[in-house]
Amino acid sequence: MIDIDTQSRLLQQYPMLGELTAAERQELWETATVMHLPAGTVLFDENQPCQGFPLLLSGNIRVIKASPNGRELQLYRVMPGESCILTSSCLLGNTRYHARGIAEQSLVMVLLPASAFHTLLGKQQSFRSFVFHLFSDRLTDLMQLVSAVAFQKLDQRLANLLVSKHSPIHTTHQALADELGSAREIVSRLLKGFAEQGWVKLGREQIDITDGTALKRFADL
Amino acid sequence: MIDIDTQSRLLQQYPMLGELTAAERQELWETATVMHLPAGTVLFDENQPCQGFPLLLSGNIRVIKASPNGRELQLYRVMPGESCILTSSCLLGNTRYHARGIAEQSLVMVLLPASAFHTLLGKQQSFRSFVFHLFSDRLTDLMQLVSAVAFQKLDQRLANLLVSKHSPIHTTHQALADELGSAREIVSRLLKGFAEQGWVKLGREQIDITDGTALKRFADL
DNA sequence: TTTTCTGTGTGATTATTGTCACAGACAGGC
DNA sequence: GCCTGTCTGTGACAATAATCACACAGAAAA
Repeated sequence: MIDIDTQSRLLQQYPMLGELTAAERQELWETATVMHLPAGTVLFDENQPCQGFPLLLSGNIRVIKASPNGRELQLYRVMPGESCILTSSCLLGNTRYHARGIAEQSLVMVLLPASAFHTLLGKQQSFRSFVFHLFSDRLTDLMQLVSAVAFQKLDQRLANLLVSKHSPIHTTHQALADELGSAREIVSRLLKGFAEQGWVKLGREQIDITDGTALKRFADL
Repeated sequence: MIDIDTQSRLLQQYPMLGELTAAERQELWETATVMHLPAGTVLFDENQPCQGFPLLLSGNIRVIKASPNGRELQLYRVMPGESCILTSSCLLGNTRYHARGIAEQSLVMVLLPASAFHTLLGKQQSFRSFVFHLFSDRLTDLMQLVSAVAFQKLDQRLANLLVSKHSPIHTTHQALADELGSAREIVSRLLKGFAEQGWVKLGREQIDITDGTALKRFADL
């Protein structure tokens, strides 16, 4: 049972729930469960079956592929107001997960059981459209990612990653490497190069972008 | 207007159309158009807007990403009975294409106008489920692809590609390279290696797999 | 038959990335 | 302070793949 406060947060983050009838909404509040999970929790992993459809209220989820030799590559991030399309995919195709989902910060999320998900999809135009858009956006992201991994050099991908974040970037080189699917040393070296160009200033767990324009220009050279 | 013969082929390849009412089906026959296209036709390209939803009757479509320096990488193939999910994505998100689609063999396809696509999606549970599954499958494919490109060596990917085809493989090294996103010379060299292991026998525009088991074992090492 | 074109084999060279092995730097707890 | 663990810098080296530059073979066209 979802408490009143969470209900209103849900409606705020997921406006399409507002279009349900009062009865439908009531049922939703009763079948769904709120979950609080600490950062680092593995929400799902390869080959696991699927429990339900998550609606994220706060925190975010990193969806990654892990390689046998310990490297990893981030496929995408799920932010509040979105949902994990992989899960939809599993629920719809009755398949298992093909990636790993990890809580980057501590999470608050509401889990819809599979049955509720299917009901909503059948009945609610707005919910359907939400899921379709989710699919559509992720597909686009993934295609961009494939093309980046296949054709771009790491320095450009790193530059891109940096400009996509807000300037005092608070992270470790290892985390960046994991996001790019590369190794820490390489990222360190490339960052040093950027610093020598005067594009960034490096500190412990911090990167300041000092010349975003140049960095951007280099990124989509 | 779709002729009787094409109608029956459509119903055979896309069973979910059988669940439409007679009137709905009639409208579909009237708004859709049949297209015959020669091999090599570029059906769509990056940044183009979307015309309609294709139902493929024969031939198949290669969906690729092209790199600035002339290399390309195949994202997936659309076979008869499937449809191009990229197009759905464009229609749903009102965005533009993010890849190129090329007719591999000559095509016969039926093009649903965008409006018909949306109507069907709203009304027909079975059509909706068809599209959802399409999304779901492609998403899975793409995630596999990303992980292969990021983590696997080319020799393994090539081996995988070979075992996925039927044995007297009739193709050029260049075509294989394009499918993998690599260069022709590399493929030639790797194939030579496979031949020396006794896994394949090479000929002009032909590759015979002589030891599929070994090849498979090597592929998912 | 010659010529031309396409597909293939191959060596040499370079570029990029990954791996290994440390050393030093900094932060936080004791 | 001092110790410990995490984060970063860096050099040497290996491995993989890309690029360039051809030679050559077989098929198709003239």
